[in-house]
Parts: sequence; structure tokens; C-alpha cells
Amino acid sequence: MLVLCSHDREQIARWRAGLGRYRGRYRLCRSLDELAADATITPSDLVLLDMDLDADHPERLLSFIAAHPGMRIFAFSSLHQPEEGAKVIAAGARGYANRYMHPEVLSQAVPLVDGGEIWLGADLVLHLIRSNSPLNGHPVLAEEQSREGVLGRLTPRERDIAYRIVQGKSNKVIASELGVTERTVKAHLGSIYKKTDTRDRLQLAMLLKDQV
Amino acid sequence: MLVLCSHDREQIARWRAGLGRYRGRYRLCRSLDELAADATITPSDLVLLDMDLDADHPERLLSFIAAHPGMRIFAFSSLHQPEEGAKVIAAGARGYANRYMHPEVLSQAVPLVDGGEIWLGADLVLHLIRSNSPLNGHPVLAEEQSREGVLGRLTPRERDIAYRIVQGKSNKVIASELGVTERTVKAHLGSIYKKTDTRDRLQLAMLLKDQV
DNA sequence: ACGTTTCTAGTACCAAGGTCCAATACCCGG
DNA sequence: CCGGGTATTGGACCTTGGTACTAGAAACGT
Repeated sequence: MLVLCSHDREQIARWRAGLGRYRGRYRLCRSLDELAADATITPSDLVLLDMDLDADHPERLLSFIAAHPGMRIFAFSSLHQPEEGAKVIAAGARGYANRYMHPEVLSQAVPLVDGGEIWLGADLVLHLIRSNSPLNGHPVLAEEQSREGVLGRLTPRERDIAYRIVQGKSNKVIASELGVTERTVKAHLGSIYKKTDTRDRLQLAMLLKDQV
Repeated sequence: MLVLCSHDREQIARWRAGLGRYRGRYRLCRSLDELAADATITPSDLVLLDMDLDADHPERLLSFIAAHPGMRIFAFSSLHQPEEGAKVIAAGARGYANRYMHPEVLSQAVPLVDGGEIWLGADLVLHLIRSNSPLNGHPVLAEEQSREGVLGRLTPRERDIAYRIVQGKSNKVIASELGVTERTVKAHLGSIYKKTDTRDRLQLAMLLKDQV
């Protein structure tokens, strides 16, 4: 589901202009509270989030983003400052752009964010690269622990096993950890492959790499 | 005009797979010299540039990029290091991506670069942001520092195979794609496992998962 | 109470992956 | 020219993974 979250009708109109015929169905939210209270939201949703929703308390938006790892959140701001963008992405959003972004660029950026990529405007990327000292790099990604999404269709036991597969464990190891036989692990795995439409543990791991 | 610049036929094939029906006409260059000597190149051209063209002298590629401001250059590397990406973008390129990038993502990224935007892979963006503001966001996994160094120690053939593993391909499939025997693929894999300190294809895939 | 789902487990079989022992050929730098 | 790294392949061997068919016990909802 695509969720457009803004209190501004014009912003909604801008988004719709850029979305074109991409993803016909969508839902509107008029406030952050409404969005946070919406129980129907799943981690597989794509949310276009207006940072101006609560311009006085940006930390509320950031904590909302951080509280929903795995959900692809594309943040739009009228400020469009590198610092704000960095905070938003660091909190877990997958996109940060100018509210008044060109609709055509938006139509290209949204599918990318939807697919798990990250979108930043050219000016932001340049700012990041220029202000980044080249010789201090190692911090890399930290994975989130969201067991929803694809995992949501699995039973608790299956989720448990899928999680251990992503960690590279063998069937034998998993069996001993869970106190069951290797055959049982295989049975669960067969069920997992069916439900997730995967062929083997590697495909499963690749599928869950962003969710788990 | 679209220019594909690589000495590797397979890289050309990968690009064409991602380009699909975008921009029917294009031209090939087999070397950096050929590209530099081509007087027909205009600043309105879009150039897909293989960084492996002159892997021993990356500064040649960087100076070429810097010598052609305005030209939209999309660089592709088998190393895929944040530092390299930062240098390339700082020199004036408008895109930096993994050679083995998913064709579908490529098809979305190319029009963006063509339109003057900048494209970086999600892992590079996160790296830039995290190394800029270490206080924000998520805990840092120190042991993942090995990724760049380890990848750099792989031979081109090994890197090629490693990325095909990430795509979930079997040894047999990879062998037929490369025109070698399955046994050879196993030999390369054994070498890869040693160098990357991994035990099997799943661990290797998890190590590289964010780079494709 | 009855049906469904979940969790468990058996036997057997085949495909795939990984490792040990090699070996040949190429290219490149010292 | 020679040594080292790379790319290639073979044979033999063992381990691991995935599937087919089956089935009992427990939990849960209607």
C-alpha cells in the first residue's frame, strides 16, 4: 500500500502529479498521529512523508521513522537541508527530497525507494561527499530487527528458523539449538520456501536481508 | 548519444540488459584512450564508464572525468568502495555503482543520471551519512570493516563469481554462463572462501548483500 | 465436537555443495 | 629466465540440502 501523509492538499496534489499511473491505490493521512495510530500499516508499505507535518517538533517525525524499520519512508521537506536529510536517512528513511521536487524526477525516484534503494537529491549527495573526510571510513550498516513483512506470513516457528537461516546456520545447528531433529527443521524450511516462493536457503536469505 | 565504455564484453551485455529499450542508439568504446580521442563526444552525452578500464591507474579515469565537466558520467566498478565512489563523484561523475548492479535498478538509475541527478547505491549513501554523523542512528558493527579490504583482494574472476553467488545462482548455472566447467567454479569459490573467511555461499552472500 | 493449523518426525532418495589430491597453461615482474 | 599469482580442469570423496510421501500429537477457532 502507498500512503501519502501530509496536511497540505497541494503537497498531495504534487505527489499525485509525480506518481502518475504508478501504484493506483493509495491512502491518505492528514497527520502524524493519524499515521501512527493506523493499525493497518505494514512494513511493506511505502510512505511519502511530509516533514512539515510537525515542523515544530522534527524529533517526533524522526522517532516515528526509527520506530518503523523496514518500512520504506520517503521524506519530503520544504527546508531541504543536508543536515536534516542526513538525520532522516540515519533514522531509517529511504529517501529525502525537496517538497517541490520535479514531478518527473519524483516518478523515477519513487520506484527506486520502493525497491529498497535510497534517493537523495544531487545537491545533498555532493554536500555529503564534500564534507566527508575520506580517510575515516568504516561504519557500515546496522540491520534492523523487524520480523514483519515477508516474515509476517510465516508461523512463529518458521520465523524463528528463517531468522537463523539468515545468520548462516546449518540445518544441523538449528536443530540442536531448537532441540528438534534435523528432519523437523527441513519440514519447516520446505513450508517456508513454499510461502515465500523461494527455492533454497540462499534465496530466502536474500529475500529477508532487508527485513530481518 | 549514449556511450558504453568497457573492454569487457560481458559488462557491455550487462548494461544493455539494464538499458532495455531506453535510448536505442549507443556507441561503444573499448578503452579510455579511445574515449578520450573521440572528437565526436559532446557534453550532452551520457557515458557509462567501466572503472576496470584502467584499474591500475584510477587517477587516469578520475582526471578524464574532471576534464569533462557537464558530461554525465556514470561510473561502474567491481570494487564498489565508498572511498572510490566519493572520489569519482567529487571528480564530477554523476553516478557510481556496482558493476554487477541489478539490471532493473540500472534501468531506473540511468534516466536519473541522464537527467542530471546523482545516483549512489543505498550502502554508499548510508556509509556517507554514518561516517559524517556517527552520533546518529544505528549501532555500528565494527567487524564489518573487512568488507572493502577483503573484496579488493579478490581477483576479477573471483569477484565476478562472488556477485553471481549473491544473485542466487547455482554452480552449474554460473559455469555455463562463464563457459567453464562446474569444477572451475568450485575452485574459484574455494579460493573466495579462503580470502573472505567465509564457509559457504550463504555466508559470502550475506557479506556482499548490500552491494548489489 | 470437529476441522484446521502447527509442530513434530520417520525413511528414502537425489541433487548440490565443498574439499582433498593433483596438473597444465598463461602472464608479469624481478 | 624463473618464481609467483591467476585461470583452468580432473577425479574422488564426503557432507549438506531439498523433496516425496506419510503421520501422530497438540493447540485453536467455530
